[in-house]
Amino acid sequence: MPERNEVSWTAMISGFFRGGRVKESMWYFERNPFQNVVSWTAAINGFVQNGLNLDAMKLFRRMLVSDVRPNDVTFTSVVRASADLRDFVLGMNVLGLIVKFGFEQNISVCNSLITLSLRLSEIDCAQRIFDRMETKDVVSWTAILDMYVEMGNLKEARQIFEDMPERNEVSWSAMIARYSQSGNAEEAVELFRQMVQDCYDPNRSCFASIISALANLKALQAGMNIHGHVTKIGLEKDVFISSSLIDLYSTCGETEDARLVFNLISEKNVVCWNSMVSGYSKNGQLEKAKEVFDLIPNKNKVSWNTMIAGYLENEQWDKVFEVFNQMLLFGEMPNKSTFSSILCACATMASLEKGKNLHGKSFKLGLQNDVFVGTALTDMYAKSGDIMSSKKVFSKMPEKNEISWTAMIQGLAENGFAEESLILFEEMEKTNSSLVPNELILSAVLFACSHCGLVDKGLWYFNSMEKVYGVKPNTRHYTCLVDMLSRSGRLSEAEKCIETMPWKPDYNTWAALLGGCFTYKDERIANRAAMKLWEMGEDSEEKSGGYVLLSNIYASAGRWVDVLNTRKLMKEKGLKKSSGCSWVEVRNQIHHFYSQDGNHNQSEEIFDGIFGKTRVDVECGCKIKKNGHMCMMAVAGTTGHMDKYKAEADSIYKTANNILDKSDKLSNCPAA
DNA sequence: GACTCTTAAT
Repeated sequence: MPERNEVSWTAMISGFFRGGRVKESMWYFERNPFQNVVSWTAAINGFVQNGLNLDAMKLFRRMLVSDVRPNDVTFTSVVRASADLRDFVLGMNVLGLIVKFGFEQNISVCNSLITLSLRLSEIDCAQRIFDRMETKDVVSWTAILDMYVEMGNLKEARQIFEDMPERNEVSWSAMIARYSQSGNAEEAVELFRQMVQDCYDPNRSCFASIISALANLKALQAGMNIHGHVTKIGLEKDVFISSSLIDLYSTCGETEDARLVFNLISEKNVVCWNSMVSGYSKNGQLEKAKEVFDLIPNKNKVSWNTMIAGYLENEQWDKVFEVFNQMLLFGEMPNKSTFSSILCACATMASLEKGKNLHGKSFKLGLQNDVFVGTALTDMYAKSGDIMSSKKVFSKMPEKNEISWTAMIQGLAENGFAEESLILFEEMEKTNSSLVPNELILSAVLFACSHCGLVDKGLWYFNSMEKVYGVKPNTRHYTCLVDMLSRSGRLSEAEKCIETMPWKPDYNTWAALLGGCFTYKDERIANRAAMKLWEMGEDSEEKSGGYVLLSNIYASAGRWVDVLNTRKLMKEKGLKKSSGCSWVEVRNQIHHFYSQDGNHNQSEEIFDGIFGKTRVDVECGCKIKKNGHMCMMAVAGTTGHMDKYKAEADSIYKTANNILDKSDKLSNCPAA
């Protein structure tokens, strides 16, 4: 039996810490007869490694009191603990001690101080420490490189990377990771190629990053090559790499391969569990996702958020709220991601009451200043028809990105404030030179032009898309344009526009034209548009709108034979008229209305309950029975937002009447 | 012993 000395005691301490066995570790620490700097530091660092930063600080205090002189390693650990605690005052106190004990020129200590400053967003401080260092090593350079990336300045970071006196795998890996995280997947791949060419050995972090970048690019084959290589060098069971691989395979639709990777991981952590849940839900396999989710031994926020996002993406809104409630019951605090998802569900359902409630909750949790939450709120209020609140939230947002602007611009346009929406767009252009209008904003702008009849302005925007904004018009933009021309009766122009499209128009584009033909009763163009829709013959249920529209046009012209033929064709193609659906929330319960089968089983009760109070509502009530979408009007009435709708009420009533007329005509049709 | 890594959201 070898003799136990100071070294073996310290080895016991750090060994147990490494295995996460804090109690055993401290048992040995307290009984160590040879307590010295090294054993103290081993224990402090052990706490830090296990995320127990407060305990680390407490132990550090005990160490100072017992007159043991800390060394550079101690300080590096303690600084990291303050960084992880995000505690600036603590960090500054530690800095005082560092100076007092004379370690302010120690490279490792300075490196960790730079990281500390970065975590606390003290950019100047980080820069000062870096500049004052007499000697710098790769770590210092990598840390400062990371600073520029954190500031969102990838260009500057790249410059530093190029200028660094020396590089190691970590610097390469950091640069690649950052490119990958900020959506520059191609650049990440390019850098990886260079790295391999320059004979650096990629480490596990690097593999994790590059696989993640390849997943973003949906580059399955390249990813599989890397997977092969990783397996060859025996890293295939690494959790980091495996999590990325799971993401890669499921993003490319190969959930079974993802599952194989998942099954191989010997020590699964939360992240890889979460990746698997996300993988299944990305591919619409919600049952499997839920199955895996239920098995996660130590769920964290991300697990819950992933499950919520899964249901959201697959439009199972009731489940979204169910899981959210379970999350709260479980005692997990929702964060910004949770709120942005759940508010998105409220927006889609136009569920104003729930949305308001969540607005309050997010405020309580201090999340109201987050871009994601603010944007989601703006969108939710706009989609629920409460445009005033939407504007209020938007104007109070301290930070806005292009998605926030898009939500507001689109929201105004959709709520009938198209002119204001265009003014806002112009304001954005003037005041935010850094925000480059993207294709989403531009399609919102075209939508606005289309809806306030500003055809020429719309045409101008469309024509300057590529020249001024450098955005190539996509099918959606063309559809907006066609819609705009069709709505204003410029049907032949609209038709010409479709014909000159650089690629094959999509179903919606023709449908937009057909819609215009219906309004302006142009049978000739309608016939041509219909023929095209015919030829495209897309046999999916949701694409049946065109046929319905066509049969309506025939119906309005009294061409019953054609109506019958259209319907027969739909039947042959197995198309069902997709039912329009609307819903209304009463006492926290969601009730659906389908325009096809007409009656909700409790319709009468609900109408009496909510619409019985005001005249306007009663008026709506009867129409709702035939057209579910009128519901929202009525809801606006009961929630006190009716006045905002008054201007539009007429046109909506007209539309509703049109629809009712159509269905009446159809039912008049002799053989229907 | 320090710097880098994987999952969720508008």
